[in-house]
Amino acid sequence: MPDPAGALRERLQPAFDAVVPGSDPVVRPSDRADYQANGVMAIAKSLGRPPRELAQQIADAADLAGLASVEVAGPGFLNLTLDDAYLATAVEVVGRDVRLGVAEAPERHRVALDYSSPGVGKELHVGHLRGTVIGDSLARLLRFFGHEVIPRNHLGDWGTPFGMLIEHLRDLGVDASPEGFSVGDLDAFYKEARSKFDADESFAERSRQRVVALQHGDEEALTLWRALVNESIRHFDGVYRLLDIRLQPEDVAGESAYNDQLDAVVADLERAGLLVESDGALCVFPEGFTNREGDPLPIIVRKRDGGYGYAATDLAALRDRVDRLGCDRLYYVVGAPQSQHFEMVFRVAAAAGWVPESVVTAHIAFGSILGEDHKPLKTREGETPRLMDLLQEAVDRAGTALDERGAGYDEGERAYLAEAIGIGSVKYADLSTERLRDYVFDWDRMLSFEGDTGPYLAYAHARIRSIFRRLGRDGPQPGAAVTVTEPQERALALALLRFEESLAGTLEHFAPHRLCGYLFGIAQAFSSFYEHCSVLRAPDEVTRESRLVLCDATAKTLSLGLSLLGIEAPERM
RNA sequence: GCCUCCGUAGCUCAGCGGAUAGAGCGCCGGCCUCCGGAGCCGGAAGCGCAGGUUCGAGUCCUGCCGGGGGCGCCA
Repeated sequence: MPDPAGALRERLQPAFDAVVPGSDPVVRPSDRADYQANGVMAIAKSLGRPPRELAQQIADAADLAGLASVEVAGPGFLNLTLDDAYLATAVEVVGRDVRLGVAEAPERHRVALDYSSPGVGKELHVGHLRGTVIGDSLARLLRFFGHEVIPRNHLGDWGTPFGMLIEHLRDLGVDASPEGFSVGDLDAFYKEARSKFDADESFAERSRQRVVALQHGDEEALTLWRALVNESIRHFDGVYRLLDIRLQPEDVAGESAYNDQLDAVVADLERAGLLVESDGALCVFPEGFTNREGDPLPIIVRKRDGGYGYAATDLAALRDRVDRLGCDRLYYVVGAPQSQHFEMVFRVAAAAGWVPESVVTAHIAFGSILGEDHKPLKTREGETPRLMDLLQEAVDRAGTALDERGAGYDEGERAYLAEAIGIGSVKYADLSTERLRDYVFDWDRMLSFEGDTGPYLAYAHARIRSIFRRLGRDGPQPGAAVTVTEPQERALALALLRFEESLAGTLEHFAPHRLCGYLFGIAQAFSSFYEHCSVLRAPDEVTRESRLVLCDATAKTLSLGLSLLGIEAPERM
């Protein structure tokens, strides 16, 4: 039980229960002590008792022996200071554990995690970065806590544009056999098709008919469509590999995958009495949504032309994730602009009876990436940058930054580090900003070895590892005892013990930036410790081994923490 | 027009209803003949505005101002 906040809460609870059963001690990190319990004032108010007096009563009643000391402060806070011996022992325990003392969740969930979800026929661009990176980090965190994650890469592979893409392929007489097929530059191909669609009415008409044919199972259309999908997936995989994203081809569950379930969706909605025909389309009007004119806003399940749109596939996918996959958590890592859409989908799904009490749905929304002008990021040519180009530039810039540091890496190591640092920089910059907020993309800042950046954390880790290399060992002596006497040792030990607390908060709020902030704090605490407390030149052997345990636990925390963000921490750099 | 997100230091960002609002970069002043300068220690500088709820509000509610996004057959 090394989590200090949890331990304190547990030990305080009986004293709080004795006054008001079930009252929350409200244990929080404090800058006046290690932690503070804020819960006294609220119950003092409800009882009409003087808060300081009540605080003292609870402080006297609480059994904190071997854990912490307590003192009443201010209007009725309980300031809690952990015993040095507790800190020392807890760090020893944590440092020996591969999970660094973090327990798995008591309740395991099967989670459908919808993320990345690009559109087939186009390349990934910067707009896909956040959802992909945040989703992947959440997948790692969920798995770390013991949950079963079923990633759902909900490809846009069934919509209107496919008519024109297929038609364009036919015009070119493309060989659709797996070996022969390649459109090379996907974006250029898409643009060609698009401009033909806009310029040539007969082509546009053919395209529209081709979509209908596709959705009705036309063999030729399907063959070309499959070739297009496969080509796109090949491209996506390349980007995912470079990004070290764990999405696999088997995680693909595009819109097309639900085609044969759409009729059942309609039937369900019909049965629930939700379906209304409006302007020839089949709609559901969930309560509380209105359009510009103040009229009820529909979810269009089936379009006037008989085709199904994304609302229908989203509903089918949701239903599938509960019914067939047996998921009890449905998370959607999708950009903030779609929040209303998901609110409506969740509302309709609940009304249709597809979402049992035990199932939780959540839209994990995120903001967009802005250029230095605070407008959506564009290339010099005014286009949305391709993700592959952006990542390649990150690797190139990281390589240059490494050269400037003049460490003389050999060719292979330089390439490995440039990729690890470059990709890590981009991911960290993305993950370290609060999800819902738009953030400004700045190469110089994210690639700096100073400040709150990916390279800084990676470097901190590598430096610690170098201590052990210098020593000719891989870690501290097994069973070495920790003592915390210097304030910097104490501060570092306390920070290390907050790892579990940090991870829990990160997952509770789906907020990787919390973990980023925590890891940066660890690196800072270590830096201060390292400045003030000699390790290799410690005054005596016992102190040295104790400090080595702190070093080791720090390196492990950084490494594991970064890995949960999907960022590599090299042994040396 | 309605809905929604955002508005915190010069800049980029933290801040789970609690005490004196933090960090990074930049700026100013010290320290370190140092285990790879990722320096270390200190300083100046800020909650868009107005009400309300609360023992306590950057945080919750209402209104306003400013910015982004969404609002029927695209995804």
